[in-house]
Amino acid sequence: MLQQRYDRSIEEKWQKLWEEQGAHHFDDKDTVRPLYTIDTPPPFTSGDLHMGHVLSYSFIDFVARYKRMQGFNVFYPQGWDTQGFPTEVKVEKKYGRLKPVEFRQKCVEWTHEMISRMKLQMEQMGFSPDWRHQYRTMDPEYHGKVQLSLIRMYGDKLIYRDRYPVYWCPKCVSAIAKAELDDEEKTGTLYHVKFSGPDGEDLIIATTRPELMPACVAVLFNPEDERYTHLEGKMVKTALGKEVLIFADKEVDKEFGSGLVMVCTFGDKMDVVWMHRYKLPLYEAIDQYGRMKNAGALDGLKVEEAKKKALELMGDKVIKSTPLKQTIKVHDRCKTPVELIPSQQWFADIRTTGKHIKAMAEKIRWVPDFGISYLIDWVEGAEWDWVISRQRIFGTPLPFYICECGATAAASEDELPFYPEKAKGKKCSCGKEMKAETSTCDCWVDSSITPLVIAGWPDEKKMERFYPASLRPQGVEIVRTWAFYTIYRSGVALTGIPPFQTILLNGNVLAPDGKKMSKSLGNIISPADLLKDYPTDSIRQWAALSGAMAKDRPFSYEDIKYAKSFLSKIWNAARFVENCGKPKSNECELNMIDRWILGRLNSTITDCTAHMEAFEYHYAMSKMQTFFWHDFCDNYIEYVKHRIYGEGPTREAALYTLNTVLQEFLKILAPIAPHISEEVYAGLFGGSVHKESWPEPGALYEDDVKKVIVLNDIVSQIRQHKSRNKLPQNAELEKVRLSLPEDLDARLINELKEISKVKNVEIVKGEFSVTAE
RNA sequence: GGGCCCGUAGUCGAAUGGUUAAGACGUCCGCCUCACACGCGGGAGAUUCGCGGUUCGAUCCCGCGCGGGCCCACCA
Repeated sequence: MLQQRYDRSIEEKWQKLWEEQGAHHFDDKDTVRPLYTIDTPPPFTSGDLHMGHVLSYSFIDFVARYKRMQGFNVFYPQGWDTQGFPTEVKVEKKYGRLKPVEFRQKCVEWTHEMISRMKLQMEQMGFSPDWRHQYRTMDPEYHGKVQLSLIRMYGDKLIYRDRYPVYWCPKCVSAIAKAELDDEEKTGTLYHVKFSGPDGEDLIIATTRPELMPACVAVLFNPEDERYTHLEGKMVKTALGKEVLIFADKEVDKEFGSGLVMVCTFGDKMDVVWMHRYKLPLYEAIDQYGRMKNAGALDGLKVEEAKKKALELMGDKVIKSTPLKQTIKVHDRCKTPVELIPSQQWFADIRTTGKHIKAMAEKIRWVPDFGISYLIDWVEGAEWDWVISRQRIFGTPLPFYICECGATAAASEDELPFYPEKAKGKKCSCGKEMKAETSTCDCWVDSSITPLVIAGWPDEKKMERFYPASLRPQGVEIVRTWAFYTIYRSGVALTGIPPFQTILLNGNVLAPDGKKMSKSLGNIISPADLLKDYPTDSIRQWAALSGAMAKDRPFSYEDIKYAKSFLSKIWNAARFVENCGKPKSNECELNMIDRWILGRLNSTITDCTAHMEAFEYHYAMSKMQTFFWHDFCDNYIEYVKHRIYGEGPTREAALYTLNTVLQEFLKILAPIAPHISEEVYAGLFGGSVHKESWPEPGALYEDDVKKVIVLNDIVSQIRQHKSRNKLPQNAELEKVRLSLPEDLDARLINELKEISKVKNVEIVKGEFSVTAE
């Protein structure tokens, strides 16, 4: 017997049982069923699942459960993206500064704790990965694979070491990541400085950083700026007398200042772009303590002092200064303005491989199809190679050696996983002992080989079976990173085969007000809070209703409330069917109304199958809701009550139909609402609904469907009449006169009498109308 | 500034080159009808953002404009 109400205790019961039974285990030995592999996104191990996770992992779970019912052997692993700056911050806050090895150990401990918290939350959502197949990017085994991939790419000359500007905090004397930057609005000063042109004419340059004058390596103007086009390719003199080239670049703003820009290597990010674009000489002017160098008289001065001194030195060449609102980047913790300073970093070549990445992306099925445009734009706009090194501690060590002479070498494969403190060492060709690199990898280096890692790379036999993955589900906002880097590394660089066949893009969950959820706005909705009021299956339905398109959607309490009432509806309908009992045999004579609902069931199955195949959960869910709630509950169940309460063969047919519709419906509902469907299925029909095959639609009974739709209209009119006359719906009517354009099947007239409690029905030919007395 | 997405009752959202433009939430009226009041039945509520164009006919296709969102870049 089903209990009175559906609640979370039922869901918890099944979650526990599934876990105990290993219900979602991948069957490694089964080579008969076709394989379906999912390259699940490894969430960053923050410890908390947010609504974005719930949305995207729900989609993944719908796919997995659907494919299992479709007869696939589904390989659904779960990874964890563990290494990152936020963890370092938290661990440092808790333990203070520690030696690297110890610090890393604490980060690992911390992360394990976060993983167990997140795993619990994922289980509460009813997600069904095979928990025996987990990977963590911080595991030595994972490190080894990342490092092997880098060694191979280094061997193919796709990875190299070069000078590169990094954001640097002079106060903390440390490189900092982009994520650690804050923007600060500030009113600075724009200085207008006289340079001299090739013929000695005055050229006015506007700059906020006069102290970088010694580092000026070029002057640029817009190619459409007729004031300057005659200067193209000539030499000009800076205010401090240095000779530099002047030429055109389309990104110069004609309207700003005088339309001339001085390029100093490392003045700001745009300077770096220009430096790369035109291979301008690199000129270092600021050291790691924020003091000037290679700047003549300014040497040794701090930036602010140097600015004063420089202005002094240029004297009357500074013709005016105007206030300027600017946004400067500061280190988030100490609020010190950051500098870009050059340092040795590791790069992966994405410029010469860009066209291959694009070509490979085109071989993948993108859902929705416009998703690929994010990747193409990115490839086409790439300014310079991917900087893969970070000066962090909790990260995968780069498996390389460097020599004082500037030479580099890869670690050998037999010393993987490679850790600098345990490195075997290497002799350089110059004779000196090389040092192990201590930098770590950008986290995208770790996550861009997930399809390889789940496929058992580099084991060729496993790769043959598991690579490429069938599906890569991910957020649309990380096409430029995760999808791009994965296609590049796993695909172009390491295997030559696209890493997945289909990529499914989901959008983000916004707050109900349409804004981004954020702590500062206080509009965050957490899955844990929702679980207090809503069963898991209603949260999953909300996800389904939010659509699979790469589209952001506000969180909707309306949807989730509706989903919750739908669960009650299913539950109560199931209790009704349970009370009615089962037919004595499946051989029974169906009437038109039975065939109508069976036909509707079958077309719903057909539609839902197509929608599930196309990842259109929104459509699948609404079709199910309309069919079950309105056709089955509001109409069919009401129509057959008189038969159920009576006796005879017509009762048998109704029982057969009620049970069949419910049973088949539970199957199509199962991927989205796995708990309620399991409970009802087990209780009424026995066995697990998740082990059933996805239903094949039977006959559509189109003729009967058409005829019964007329009946529906008539019933509705009679309900209206009762409603208008303030009668209860079960009130008896003496007589109803129907005016119909076509004859009504005699069998339906009798049904109508029972359904609407009408004693006499009179039919006349004419336009559709219903009059009751 | 570049790319992409979007604009439909109070709100969220389907659909369609052709009768009356789904559905949900909210609202209003009625009904405790033996699965469900967490429910049932019914009603009201839309110039389909604006302006042009293509067409016999546009909410849909095209152009422009206005408004919103996402990603990226920039602020010398």
